[in-house]
Amino acid sequence: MKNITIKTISENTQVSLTTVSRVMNGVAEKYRISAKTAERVLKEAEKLGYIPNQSAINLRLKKSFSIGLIVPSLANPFFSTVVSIVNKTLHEKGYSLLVADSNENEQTEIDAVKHLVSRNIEGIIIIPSGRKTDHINQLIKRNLPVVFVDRYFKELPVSYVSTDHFDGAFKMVEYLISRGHKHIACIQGGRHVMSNQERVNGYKAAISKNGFGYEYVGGNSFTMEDGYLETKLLLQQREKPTAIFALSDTILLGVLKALKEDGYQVPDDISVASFDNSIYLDYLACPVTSISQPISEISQIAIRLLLDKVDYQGKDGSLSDKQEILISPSIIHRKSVKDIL
Amino acid sequence: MKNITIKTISENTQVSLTTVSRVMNGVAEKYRISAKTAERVLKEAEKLGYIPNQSAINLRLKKSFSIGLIVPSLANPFFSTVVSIVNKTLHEKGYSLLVADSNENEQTEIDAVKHLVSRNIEGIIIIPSGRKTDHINQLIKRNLPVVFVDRYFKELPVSYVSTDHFDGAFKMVEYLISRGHKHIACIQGGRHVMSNQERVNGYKAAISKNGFGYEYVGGNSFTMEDGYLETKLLLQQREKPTAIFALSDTILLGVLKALKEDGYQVPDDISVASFDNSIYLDYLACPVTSISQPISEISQIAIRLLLDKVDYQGKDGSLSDKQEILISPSIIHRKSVKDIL
DNA sequence: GTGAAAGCGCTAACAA
DNA sequence: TTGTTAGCGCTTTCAC
Repeated sequence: MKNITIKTISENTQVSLTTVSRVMNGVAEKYRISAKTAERVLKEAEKLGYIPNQSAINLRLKKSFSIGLIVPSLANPFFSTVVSIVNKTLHEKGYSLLVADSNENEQTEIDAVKHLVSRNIEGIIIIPSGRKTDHINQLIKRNLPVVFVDRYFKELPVSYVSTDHFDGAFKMVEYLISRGHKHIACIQGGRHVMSNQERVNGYKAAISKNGFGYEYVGGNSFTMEDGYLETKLLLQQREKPTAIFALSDTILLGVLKALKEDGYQVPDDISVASFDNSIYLDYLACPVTSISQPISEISQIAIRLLLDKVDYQGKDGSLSDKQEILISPSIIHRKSVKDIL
Repeated sequence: MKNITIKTISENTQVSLTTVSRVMNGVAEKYRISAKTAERVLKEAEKLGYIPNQSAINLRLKKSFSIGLIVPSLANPFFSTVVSIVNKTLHEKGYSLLVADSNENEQTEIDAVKHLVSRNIEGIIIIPSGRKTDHINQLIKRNLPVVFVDRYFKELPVSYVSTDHFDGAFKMVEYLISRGHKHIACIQGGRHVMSNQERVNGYKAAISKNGFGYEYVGGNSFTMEDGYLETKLLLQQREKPTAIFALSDTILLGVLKALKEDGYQVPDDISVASFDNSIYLDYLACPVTSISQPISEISQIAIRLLLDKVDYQGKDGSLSDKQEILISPSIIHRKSVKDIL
């Protein structure tokens, strides 16, 4: 079976390629193509089930009307929510989305960037996984609009939108302290991950501001398994915490599992708090107090910033100014923090 | 800034386009291109940061090495898990994935199909949202390999892989009955959704097999909101159920919320069961007994089936046989079902 | 109102 | 061992 192209339509209708193209692009009027001709073309296209070949269009126009998005893990509900929102928002604006999963791996991310660039994307949103920036610099050199979301590199000339991770963690620890907790442990995610580091810094800053001696940071991955293992480890320590701060909800589930196994009741035996505010926190054995990330706002702003650049770029070839947007998250209070004043 | 193409490299190195192309494709040896030439080309490509233009390659080769995947909602953890697994598996096999979110809407799905086809995908995995099959038939006519996952149309000549929804629901209701429940209500998802209908049928079959008079099916969307509303409604009924079967975990969360608000304890006042077995079920106030969907197996088999077709198709232009694969899910027992014998 | 022809970046048949 | 050239499907300039 031969491919159906505008040539097929052209032959079947005895109308030139140019005219078919114009009709299909809805600019028939502009070129004052007779209604009769237009009609004939449209009918034939319909009959044949013609679908334009995007590759050809991209090649010709050097435009693909698509945006790339690189997330560290599609399996993580936080990121898949980002994907969902970005996809929907872009779709409304007539762009399509190419998603890539970097699997929290720098090299995979670098490959993903290449892959997306080779597909002629107009811009790219990245939640970076590592510390390398060479591939980002390549993008800048290519004049390809980039925006970071959730994680970022302050030193690069690249706009970013993110939860203020430091502030979120800081607030939570201050809150814990205000409830009388002096021994607060924290289970972190990937140590090299920027958002994680900021949260840990926020944790430490609050501890030290209040002049406490106890500080404990365990863990190294945003997974349930790691949360579980690290909590088991933590519970072996001589000096036990009165509260555990899980730096993500995935970690939290592991923490809860370990606590349950070892017979700890939340919040009676130990208090718990988390970062992410997933929808199911309300329904847990003990509903967990958590930092709510403004995920939808962040995603929307990122797109706004990116598309601004995409449009602006057309005009004079340079990028618009770097924007640094940090959104302060708030605490959603539930029942997992015990008052021990 | 001009685009970097093989032509740029060709000019800079005084080597023909063909040779550059061959070197870049790693077939230098086959054409016995001198190591010196190859080296020079490679170096220049590296220096320039050359990235091949996929649109041009697609156009030329009529191959894109990419597969489309249409899911009803990226925001639903079940589907985003499918995306995650499919993405990873395809990536390993050298294919890239184009994801589309149909938003549980038939027309959006039809648009998505067009969109994917226009991007020259080699095959497509669909979790269909509606009952229309015209767009699917178009795909068949185009000889484009299609596989259904999770939901399917028995009457179409299209392979499918899915949880045996009927069997899953049937098993669960039989189990509930075996624990002494005679009044079992069910909150369903989208009524027009095939997987949902199968589950409802399974529910009804088990009820009628046991000759009970009570049957209640409420709801019409796989969302927490709907689960919540429908449970509120259900609790208004004169005849109260002793057990509620939520046909998805999203629905379940709504059910639990309503139950909690109205002061019902699970499982003491009322038993609960669900479909999906999400990771967090273990940590709920009362861990919920649920049907575990073999999501990873399903995804992998689907890819296997699809790629078989993709390869096979090259050989003689027709599709390989239709496969109908239903996997029986199992019950994961937790504590939400009370024995009322 | 319509059409011819060039060219986007790439590959491959054919030539040398 | 390397190069010439046609052509994938489309848009657009220029021409009539």
